[in-house]
Amino acid sequence: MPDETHAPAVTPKAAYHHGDLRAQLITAVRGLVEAHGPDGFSVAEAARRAGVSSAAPYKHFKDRHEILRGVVSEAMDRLHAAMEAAAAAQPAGSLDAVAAIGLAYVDFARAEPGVFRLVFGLTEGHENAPDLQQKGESCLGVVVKAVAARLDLHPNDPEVQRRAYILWSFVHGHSFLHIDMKTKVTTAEIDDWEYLMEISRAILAQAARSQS
Amino acid sequence: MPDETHAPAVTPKAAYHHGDLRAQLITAVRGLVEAHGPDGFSVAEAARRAGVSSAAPYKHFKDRHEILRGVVSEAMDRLHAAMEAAAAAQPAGSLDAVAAIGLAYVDFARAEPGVFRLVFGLTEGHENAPDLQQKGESCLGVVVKAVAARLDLHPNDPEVQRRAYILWSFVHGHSFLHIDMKTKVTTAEIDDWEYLMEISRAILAQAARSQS
DNA sequence: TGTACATCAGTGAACGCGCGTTCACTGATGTAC
DNA sequence: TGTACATCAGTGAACGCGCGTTCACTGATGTAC
Repeated sequence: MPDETHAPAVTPKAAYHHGDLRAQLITAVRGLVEAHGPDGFSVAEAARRAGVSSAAPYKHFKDRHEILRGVVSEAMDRLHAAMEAAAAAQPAGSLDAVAAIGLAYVDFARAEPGVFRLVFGLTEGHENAPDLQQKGESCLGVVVKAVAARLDLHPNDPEVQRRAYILWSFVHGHSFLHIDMKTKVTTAEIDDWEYLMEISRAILAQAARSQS
Repeated sequence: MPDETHAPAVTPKAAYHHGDLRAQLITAVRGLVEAHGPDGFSVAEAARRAGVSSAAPYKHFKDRHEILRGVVSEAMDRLHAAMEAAAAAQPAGSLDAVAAIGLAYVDFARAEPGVFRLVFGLTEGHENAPDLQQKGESCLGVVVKAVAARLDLHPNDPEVQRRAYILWSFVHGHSFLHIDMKTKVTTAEIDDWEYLMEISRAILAQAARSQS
């Protein structure tokens, strides 16, 4: 039971009838998405990577869309956890906490650009998935929480929501631009931490001013 | 000759041997990308939409990747033109000019989410296309120009480059978030113009301060 | 203006391929008594 | 502890499909004289 749950590597033969195929398939698809882009994935190839027949995945997923949704769901869990952890490592209510969440986000995008694109680019089958939508919102929730703590306001305060969304937009855009044109950005190289601190300061200072 | 160049609609029979198939194919692919997402496109279906045989496209494009690159190139031209036009419609050096460029960007994403995603998500075949990379940089160039005018600095000034990139990141992220979760964003609804003005002011004010 | 010819932009048939999915099956596992 | 049986998670063969691309072809267009 202990080694069945976290499925660390794709160990084909040991998996027979041991219940970790679902996790292994998701791992395999992750690899495919990184290697060949968000749509460069096939059920057949994923099964091959997991060392099972091409029919086996259908014992765990209804169809290919459900597999993709599984990958996205798992990725969002990891992203959420990374953001929470980053915030927790900084003093509560600090600007550093806000910047750290942003850095965790950018780091995720940089580490798994394919999956990152998949998470935010899933067009078909995404609509009927309220659980994914909710996970997305709970990621935003981490930012909201940190901003509220920083501004000493209630998370439901519209000003907090607004600032959190602005910060998220920026970090999101920076992440995408970074992975899209990884080569050069024309501009001088950027130190993410300084960068995020500066932005957070600018956005939250503006908030403090308009609130006084 | 007049109606051959701009190829307004897909008029199948009239196209024989009149030289506008290339443009018609790009139009068809645009439609497909909007309808079925960036990867929901096939040469065969595009040819069908343009009213020609499935072999005809190969008289104008080397392979499917080249068609996609053609679509992206055309889209970037339009995006660039829209940004320029938006800036030109505002007083030179004004904050409004900066915000207007951002609004043009967001509007483009909203009008053609599929193509927008394609432009920034093209992973394979994108590397060997310096012309596309250059077009991307010239889009950033529009922002840089407006920011330089606003701050009364030279476009090559690192501070200008930096602020322009920050603004671009924000607008880019806002665009993506907007088309991804078009339904609701948890936060209250946003008026783009006010929003962009506010952000531009915050970012450029911060620049002015750190420069003094 | 007329004719001969090269070129150009299409056709349509054909190919091999990999995919998604189904199906009847089989052997391992878990459970009731 | 042993046996009978239901269930579970795989197999592997097969299917139909649409795709990307090639090929020999054909009829329209442009051009030289």
